This record gives sequence, C-alpha cells and structure tokens, in this order.
Amino acid sequence: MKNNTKAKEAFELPLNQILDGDCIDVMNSLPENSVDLIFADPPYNLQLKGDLHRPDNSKVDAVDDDWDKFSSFETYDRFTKAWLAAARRILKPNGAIWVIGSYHNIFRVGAAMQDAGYWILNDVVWRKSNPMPNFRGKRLTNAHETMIWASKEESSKYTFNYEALKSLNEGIQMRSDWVLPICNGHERLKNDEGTKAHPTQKPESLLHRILVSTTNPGDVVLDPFFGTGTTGAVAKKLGRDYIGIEREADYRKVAEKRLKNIRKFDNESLQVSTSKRAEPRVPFGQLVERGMLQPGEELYSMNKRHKVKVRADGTLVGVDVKGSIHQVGAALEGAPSCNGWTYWCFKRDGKQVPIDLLRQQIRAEMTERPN
Amino acid sequence: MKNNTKAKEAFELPLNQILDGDCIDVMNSLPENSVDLIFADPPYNLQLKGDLHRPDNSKVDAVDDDWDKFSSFETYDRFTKAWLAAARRILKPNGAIWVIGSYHNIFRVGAAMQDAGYWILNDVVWRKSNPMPNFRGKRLTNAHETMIWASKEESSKYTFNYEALKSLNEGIQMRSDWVLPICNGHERLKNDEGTKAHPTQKPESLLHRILVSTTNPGDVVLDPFFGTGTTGAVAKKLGRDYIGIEREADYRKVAEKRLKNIRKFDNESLQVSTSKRAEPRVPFGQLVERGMLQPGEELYSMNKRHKVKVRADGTLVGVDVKGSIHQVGAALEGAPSCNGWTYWCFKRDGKQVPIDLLRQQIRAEMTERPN
DNA sequence: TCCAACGTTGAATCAGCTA
DNA sequence: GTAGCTGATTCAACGTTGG
Repeated sequence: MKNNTKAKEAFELPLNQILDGDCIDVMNSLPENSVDLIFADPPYNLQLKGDLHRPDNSKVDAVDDDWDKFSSFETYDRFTKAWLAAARRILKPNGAIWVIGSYHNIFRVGAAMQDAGYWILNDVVWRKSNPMPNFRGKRLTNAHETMIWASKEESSKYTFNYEALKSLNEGIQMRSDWVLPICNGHERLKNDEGTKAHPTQKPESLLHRILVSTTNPGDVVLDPFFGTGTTGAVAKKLGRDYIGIEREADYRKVAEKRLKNIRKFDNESLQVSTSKRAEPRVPFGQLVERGMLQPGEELYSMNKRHKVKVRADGTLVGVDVKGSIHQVGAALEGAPSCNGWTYWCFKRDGKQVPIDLLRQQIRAEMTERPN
Repeated sequence: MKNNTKAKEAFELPLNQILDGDCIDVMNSLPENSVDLIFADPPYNLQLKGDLHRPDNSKVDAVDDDWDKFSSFETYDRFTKAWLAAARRILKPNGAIWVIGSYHNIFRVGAAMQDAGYWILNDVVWRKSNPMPNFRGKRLTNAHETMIWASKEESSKYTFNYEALKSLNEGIQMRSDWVLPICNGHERLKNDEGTKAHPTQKPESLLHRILVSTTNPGDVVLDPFFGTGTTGAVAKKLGRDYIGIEREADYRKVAEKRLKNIRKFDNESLQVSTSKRAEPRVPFGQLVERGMLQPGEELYSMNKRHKVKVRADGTLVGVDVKGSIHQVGAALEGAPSCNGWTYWCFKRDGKQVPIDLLRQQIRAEMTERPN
C-alpha cells in the first residue's frame, strides 16, 4: 500500500522477476527504501562447512577444533551481517523482515539483527505437525523452526493486519506459535529425476500467514534466498509484487516454471477483515452539528453511574467535570483513559442507546458517498 | 552413573543450600568439573518503556526490577559471557546446561553459548497454554519462551533419558515443543503482602520435565539465578542434589521456607498422570492457508439456500454479510448461532462435500504425532 | 453446598494523528 | 521534535461474591 511510488519512479524496481546473482550484490544494486517486506530463509550453516559464503576466499586448514569452530562461526557471522545490512538498506522506513532458521544459526542471526538496528517484534515458532523423528533417540524430536519478525527500526510503523489474523484463528488473537505441516505431497516440487528439487522447500501455508498478516495488496516482497520460489508463488496469489534473488540456476529454473502457472486470487477474496482503527475518524461534535444529539441533551454512562449534558461545541459537562467525551469518561471513572464512544449512551423512546451507533450511521453514509 | 565422588572429596560441595552472592563470584569459588547440570533463568533485559493497561484499564504489573535493567546490549553481552564462562568451568565434562529466555535476550545468549564452546543439543519451546494476551492488538500474543539445552562440549556424553521422556509422553517420542501452563494458582508463591513473591516464577512442571530427561537421581543441579527456588524444589522431590545461588535476600527467604516443606517422592509417585487430550481446535482459516480451500472458492449451505465466497483470511462473504463460518451461517439462517463446520459444503468433482471432512483430515495428521 | 457472575492476573520491548 | 488529544484493545485460570 501507500508510498511506494516515489522509489519506483526514480528506479524501476524489477518486480515479479527472479534475479540471478549473489544476494548481497543484487540487493546493493537496488534503490534504498524501496521494499515493503523481506522474507529470508538463509543457509542454516548446519555443519559449518567452509563452502558457505566466504568473502575473503580463504581456505581454513583446520588444525585445532576450537580454533576452527571459532573461525567458522566468524565466517558465518560476517556473511550474516553483510546480507542483513544490504537488506536493511533497501527496506522502506516502515518496512519489516522475516528470517527463518533453526538452532544451528538462528541465535547468531537474531543477535546480528539486533546489532544491525532491526527491532524484533515477535519470535514465531513454526511447530511442524509432521516432523522427522529423531531416529537414534539421543535428543528430542526437532519439531520446530524459529522465525524472527522485525521492523527496520524501533520507530517503524510496521504493517500488522491484526483482525485478519484473528479471523484466520476463528476470532481468537493469533499466538506466536503456529502449527503447520511441512511441505510434502503434491506441493513438494520435484526435479526431472523425480527427487526433491530443493532440500528445504517451505510450505505455502507458512508464507500465506506471513504475507496476509504483515503486508497489504500491492506491497513489494523481496526474498534474497528465493530457492524454488515459495515466497513468489504466495505473493502472486495474494496480489503482492515479489522480487526473488537466487544464484543457483537449477532453482531459478524450477521457480520460473512454478510461477508461470500461478494465478492471482480475485480481488474480493483478497479483502481481509480490518480493525476500527482503519475506519475514518468522526469527531463527536459532528453528532451535535447534524442534530443527531441536541445541546442540553443528557448522556448516561454505560454503568448508569454518571449523567452529563451535551454542549453546543461537542463537549460534555457534568458535576465538576467538563471536556471531551473521552476526558469526562476518564475523569469520572478515575481511569487513565476512556473510549467515550463506547462509554456513553443517550435515551431514545425510553431506551439507552450507545452513541457509537450514531457514529456508525455517519460512517455508513460516508461509504455510500465517498468524498 | 557419574563420577561425582572425586570432586566432592577434594572440596565438599555446598549441596542443598542457597548461597548468597553474585552468581559469577560464587561459581568461581566452586571447584571445576563438579556439577552435572545447570539450569539458568537469567534476566531477560526486557527494555520496557511506558506503562501498559488492559482494555479494562487495569495496569499490567510489569517486570520493572533493577536486576533486569542493563544500559546496552553490550553491557548485557558482557554479563552473559561472564556467567556462561563461570558456569562452564564448574560443569563436569559430560555435564549440560539449560538456559531459558525470550526474544529479548535468547538470541544473544544462544550465540554467546556457541562462542563459549557449548554444544547445542536442542532448542526447546515452552508453549504456554495460558499466556498474557497482546492487549493493544499490535503484535502476536507472545505465547512461548525458548530454552536452549547444550552440553559442555561437542564430545560430551550428556545424559538423556529417552525412555523416561517417551513414557511421560504417552509412548511417543518427546518433541522440542512443550505445552505447559504458566505458574499460577496455589503454586505461585506470595509474599507477606499477598502479592507475588517473584515476578517470573517458573512452573515446577517445566523443571520436572527438564530434570527427569537430563539428570539422574543423585546428580548435582546448580541454579545460578535461583529466585524462589523452583529448581531446588523439583530437584529435592526427584532425589537430585541442588545448589542455589541468589543475591536478593527476599527471594532467598521465600525459597528457604519453600524448600523446608518439600519431601522427596517415593519412586512410585514419580509416575505422572496422563490425561486424555480433548480434540484439538482447528481454525477454519487453516484450511485456506493450507490450500484445502482457495480464496474465492464458493461454499454452499447444507440446505442449498445460500452461497458464499471464501476470503484469504478465512472469513466468508455473501450478500450483505461477512464474518466467520459460524457468524455467516447464523446470520443467513436468522439463528442465534450456527455450527459452520456442519453447515457449509464445498464442491469437489460435482459433489457437495461438508467442510468438516477437511477438519477431520487435519485432526488425523495431528493425532499421528501429538506432542 | 452449589452455581453463576464477576473480578483479578500473568517476563510486555503494545498508538497515531495534529498542531 | 513534542505536547496534547483521540480512542482502540484481551485470553485462560483462578479466586471471590452473592444468591
């Protein structure tokens, strides 16, 4: 949504494409402040092999275990810092990032994110409903992966579709632990030999929840470790623009083919539940101006303990208090704040009616005739 | 088991006591290679700012204690490295450690553990069955904490009671995500004023599972951030020796009293009761996320009188009505309530199929491997 | 004594706009 | 930048009160 036009004008973003190359180089070639969301599934560094990403190209001759271990972590950390910095540069000021990992790498990644200035919003556990068991019985079944959701900086006004997520969860606030199956069956992409095309293909359900919750239609979503393109596939279905970066030709090929066959859902289905916050603000004074409430008319608190009078300027006056509907409600309740819209009622035909009903009438009129 | 006699001979360990002082100093005063397991619940460095109120205007009693305040990440990292090093020195070669934390600190702690030479065995998610909600609707409910289980070094022959844990879990391999309630009710210790004695008391069930799985009777368990002594209490019940370190006199006092009243279980009572699990709740949104139903797909009422469309967030939209499967069903029927699962059908191969069939599929997957 | 209604609480990085 | 005002927002357990 919103202010993505400026950057696009200055430098046409390569939308809905898969870019070939090292993700750090490619991200550095993109304009700063141009991307709404980044989803990153970086190498997990499972065995700390030297073949990962090695900026200095030096080959480590392991002589001593401790030293080798240290240098390997260091190499991984350098790589992590580099791609996180490149990613942060291209994020819009209100942009956000998701990174997924396992215990092998996620602690280093999370610390690097905090050090880079990202502001962690939640860590989210993907609890796999069908994980691989621990065959040797030497440890617990490794049944989850960890995702870190962070904004570009502490002050970022990040996107969070609270109501949509609540709807996805049958009316109960979504928690930080998500139960979803791993990617297998028909969804799991195979290569020409019939074996899996990518070792760690993520399920579309995971990306669905991420994109529905933290992006809006039309947003630009970038994935620096695109793989077989799950991020792009879900983004396309959901009417978001994607940018994929992948240096392995085999993966790009599989992803291209996959994306070609994806169709966007129709617009109506992409509408999600919104919160009251998103609705237009209606000043209380408007109810008086429009004659929906008369100056001098009495309002009653929900709990029937308090009575006040409406004044011509849309303020309320009671015993020893006057001010806005919110201020007077808070003062009478001795509360730090009060939502006057849901606190006050008026009388019609002998019945108590919440004033919020009048606001809803005005809002309904506004949507009938916008502007 | 275990060769703990040697160290004890040279320096009598202060077993089953609470030691007063800074945990780093105290640990440094203990002999090296002398402890079987360490459980650590260090300060989380929450960095809370203003007050937080619930929607009913009551104020959240936040963790604002001085012991949780650090001036910067750097300060926190120095503290973390120091206590982790002191802890590692006193661990036996085959010893192990558990550290618990939240996203505020756990990534820094995990990275520091790897840097210090600990070998991570699992990260374990404590999924709280009754977490505090996110009152402002700005993020996901922070419904879990993360624990890191690590051995002193890669080559350590750590203790893992696979079979005991499996029987704790009704015969199924224990996973890395544990569902346990937070500590409240009678278990929550109060001070003389009737308020909570410690802001972050951990549930005994958590320590029970940790000690059963990774220690043996007679092992020495050390807790450098003892607080009100949950680790000691469970250790005593389970016939392990404990060493607590706590610098706050108030906490020590509460813990002393608590521990005095604890009795060791006889072996028979170590059996845990297994309760039948209720059928897991499956949100309708999950059918959409998983692609079992597409956004835009049409659903039909059982009586064929109504038709609606599925949206990306798991809500339905029809003529003049939108909401959850239950809400829309009730609205269209003019009924006070409606079970959407049995009310709606979708079409497959020209036949009407109840959506409840899809829920049953998901439940079947879940019960293949319950936690 | 029991049940329903109501109140309390928990490791929390919890607002956005206008002047 | 910041001061001020509007006004949006909660789930599961446990405990207490009142009939």
